[in-house]
Amino acid sequence: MSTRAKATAVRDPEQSRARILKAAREEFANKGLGGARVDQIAQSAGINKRMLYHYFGNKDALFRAVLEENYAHKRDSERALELEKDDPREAIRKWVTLTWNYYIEHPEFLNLLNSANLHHARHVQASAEVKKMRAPFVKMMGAILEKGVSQGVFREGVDPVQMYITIAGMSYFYLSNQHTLSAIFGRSLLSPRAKKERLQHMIDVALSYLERR
Amino acid sequence: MSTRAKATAVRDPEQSRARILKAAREEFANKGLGGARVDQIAQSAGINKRMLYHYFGNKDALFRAVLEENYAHKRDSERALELEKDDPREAIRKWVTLTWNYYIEHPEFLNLLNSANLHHARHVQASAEVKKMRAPFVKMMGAILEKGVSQGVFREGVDPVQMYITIAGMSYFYLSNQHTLSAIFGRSLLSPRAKKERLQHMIDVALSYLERR
DNA sequence: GCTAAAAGTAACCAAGTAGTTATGATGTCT
DNA sequence: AGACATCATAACTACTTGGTTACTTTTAGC
Repeated sequence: MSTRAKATAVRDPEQSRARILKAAREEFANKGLGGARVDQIAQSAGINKRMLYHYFGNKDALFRAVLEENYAHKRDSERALELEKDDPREAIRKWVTLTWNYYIEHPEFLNLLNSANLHHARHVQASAEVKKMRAPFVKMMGAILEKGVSQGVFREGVDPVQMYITIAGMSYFYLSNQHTLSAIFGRSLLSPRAKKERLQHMIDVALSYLERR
Repeated sequence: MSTRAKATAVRDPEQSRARILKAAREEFANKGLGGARVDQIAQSAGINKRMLYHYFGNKDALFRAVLEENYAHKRDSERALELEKDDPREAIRKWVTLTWNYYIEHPEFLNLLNSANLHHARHVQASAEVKKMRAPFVKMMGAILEKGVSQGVFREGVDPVQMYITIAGMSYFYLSNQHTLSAIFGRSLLSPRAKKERLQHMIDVALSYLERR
């Protein structure tokens, strides 16, 4: 047995860190920052609470670490699309679809963002990691819109930030508020059919607005 | 001094109830359901904690009462518009504007809804009060869309619920996530100019989608 | 193999935390 | 005027909670 393998079995700081982060993500997402319990996180991670404080300092810093990890993950998934190369209309379709699918596949992300905003994003403001995301976001959407304008298919003067927020908002609200909406409207919002219809609706809305008439 | 006035000064159950609700709304909105403290609510309301339990039972029931009060308030403000009588395009403009203004003027409502959804809307499910809101919502939006179709100005086959959620979501996400968005995009989202531009953008999006081309 | 730093554990603590008990003050009904 | 429900207060309790202390074990560099 190699030294490395033995070490991994008995003591493994990286794995401990990762397990704490994973447990924290679940706890924060399920209960909110205020409702989350450090003891519960430690127990779920299968580590001693002391180690949690050793690695992350305190509850707030742990929450910040979870947020940063999730933002980085989302940024990477958006970068991977390389939408600038596509036909502008197709790029918008892909962007809407990616946004939707990302939220569907990572529902914790929505709740974490809600908690971050409840606390006026003070966990994000200090984060250089999060600020690094600005340029790629605006640049990519800006490039799609410009290409659409120069090809004569999109209207002029659309603000990339407005468009980004509108596309995100249509998915976000539907999913983040699914429980109250479902109670009010009395219908399932997450059946395969409902999901398909919602995605098509959002694509229609985005393209109807952007396309020159 | 009348008996009534004297009674009001010394003991006033209705006012006590109202003060508890107001304090609870603020506390729940600012800290979330998990972060809110019953002691703090009692102190802000200027009443003894025992009375809070006397009137509302427990923390969860108090949260439910706050939610119901806010839903009823929002429903009343939407009803007051009487949009069915307007020109369909004008009705959509007014609806988008009302939704936007309501969220701007009642930021607590956004946070309360987020908390309710974090807890899978279990506070809403039991509420007959909230369920009563379904019909008016869908009916009003449905009437506007139908009128637009029959006048030949709106496209056919638009689902009122999808449209309702899209209009709400464009405002909701922008405002509810303003702190993280502002940190990422590095610009103020609530300056008078930013607010004006956002409202215009949302109206353009909604009408571009609905109008027959 | 020796040593210092890093990784780990159990038990602890002071400050809260939702909810209650015991008791009294006030208004209402007859 | 007396009975009774309602409105109100202070003190309390059983239990959590984020964070710490004191101490042991493992690992890596020499």
